[in-house]
Amino acid sequence: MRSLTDQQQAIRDFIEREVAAGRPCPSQREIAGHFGFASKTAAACHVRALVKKGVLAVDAGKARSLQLMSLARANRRAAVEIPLFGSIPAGFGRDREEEADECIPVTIDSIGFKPTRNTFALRVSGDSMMGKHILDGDIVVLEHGPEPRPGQVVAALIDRKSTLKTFVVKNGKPFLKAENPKYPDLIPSDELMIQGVVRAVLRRLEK
Amino acid sequence: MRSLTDQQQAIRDFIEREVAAGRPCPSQREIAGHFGFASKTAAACHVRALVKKGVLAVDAGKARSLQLMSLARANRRAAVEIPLFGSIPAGFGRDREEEADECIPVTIDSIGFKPTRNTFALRVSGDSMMGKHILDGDIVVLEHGPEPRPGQVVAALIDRKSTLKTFVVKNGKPFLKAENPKYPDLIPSDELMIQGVVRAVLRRLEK
DNA sequence: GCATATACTGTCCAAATGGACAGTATTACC
DNA sequence: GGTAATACTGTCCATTTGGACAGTATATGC
Repeated sequence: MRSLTDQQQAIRDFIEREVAAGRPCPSQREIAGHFGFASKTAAACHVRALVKKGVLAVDAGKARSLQLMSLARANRRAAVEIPLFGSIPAGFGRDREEEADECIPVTIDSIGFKPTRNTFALRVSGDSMMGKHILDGDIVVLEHGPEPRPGQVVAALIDRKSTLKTFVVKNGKPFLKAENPKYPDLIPSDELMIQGVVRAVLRRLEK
Repeated sequence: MRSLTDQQQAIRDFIEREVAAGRPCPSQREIAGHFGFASKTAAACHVRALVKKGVLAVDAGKARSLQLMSLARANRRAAVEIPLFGSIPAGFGRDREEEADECIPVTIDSIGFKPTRNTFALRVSGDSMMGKHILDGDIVVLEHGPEPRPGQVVAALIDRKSTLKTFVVKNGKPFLKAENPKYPDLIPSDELMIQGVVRAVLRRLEK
């Protein structure tokens, strides 16, 4: 009962394709025309069935107001804007988007989780994380808040600049360590503020 | 002349917000209502101006058929599905999407260019490109077709499996080389088929 | 057998909608 | 001073559109 018939699925897909292609939502008569129905009532009837089954929503009376309710798909595909910083300023706070250099749209599939208000991105400068295969120019996506686990890469505030370090535990004490033989520092982590844990890396290569 | 007036910008933004929120494209009267115009002609007039300036497109006569022409913005934000392969089969061809394991939505901003039909993704297995900081499990986005330039990473078909190699030129001859000291092979590139040039790297880290 | 869902054709209508036209006022530009 | 673009109000109209209703036919489940 809840599953769609072939015809209903075809009509749902048709609407999805049209909207995805940037074209206006089809009218009942356009749907009928596309499927070769002589009467637009057939299309209206299928639309009613799809609404009843929760697949579509309609603004009653409004022309071309069909909306796909398949939020699962819609949300997976939707690009969410997350703020991208060159460097995180000291007061990490509320109006992050306004302080941000720009925003990058990221999809759940490309970073593996659903971005929240605590998700942000950082453009990496310097090669301090080359040992972890994170390079100058890469964009790292971070989450603010969670406790880092040993081995994870974090952004920490050092000298009013955010820097990427690996979170390690030694003799039961937490430290931050740069993954580059040139800077073999080991800093006690409670001396600085951890701004976020790296969750994904995006790299664009030269054309 | 080409730049928008404040009012025109406001109307353009209103349309964008409504559509982005998943609501049906506003009608002329709804636009007028939202901005407090007593006459819907005012809205129609602005819409006409926006069309003239190339910001909007309309399907003449169709209700709610406004489409934002700001392809720059629209496309930058839109997630485009590109096929993701575990490994590319020998006959690289037509129905790539059907052969693909799955599709990943990618935005232009996250990979730096607009995906075409020749864009595809590959899940990296093995550590043959660790020297280029591309790790096991990473997803690489490739373009099929263009001549690789020296130093670029390419996917090549070796033993019916696609493998990542660096494209190098030595004594005027093109070779493919693995970026891992364990496999220091140098293969003449004309002996195998290059399937694509790596344009971006996506890496998801453990939570 | 009967109710129900599907899958249509066909018709009528009121509301929604876009388009055209007439008119007013302001500002900018030449 | 004149032309053009902007920024509206107001009206009329043909078309588009969704909704309701009547009717036919088939398959499914109770």
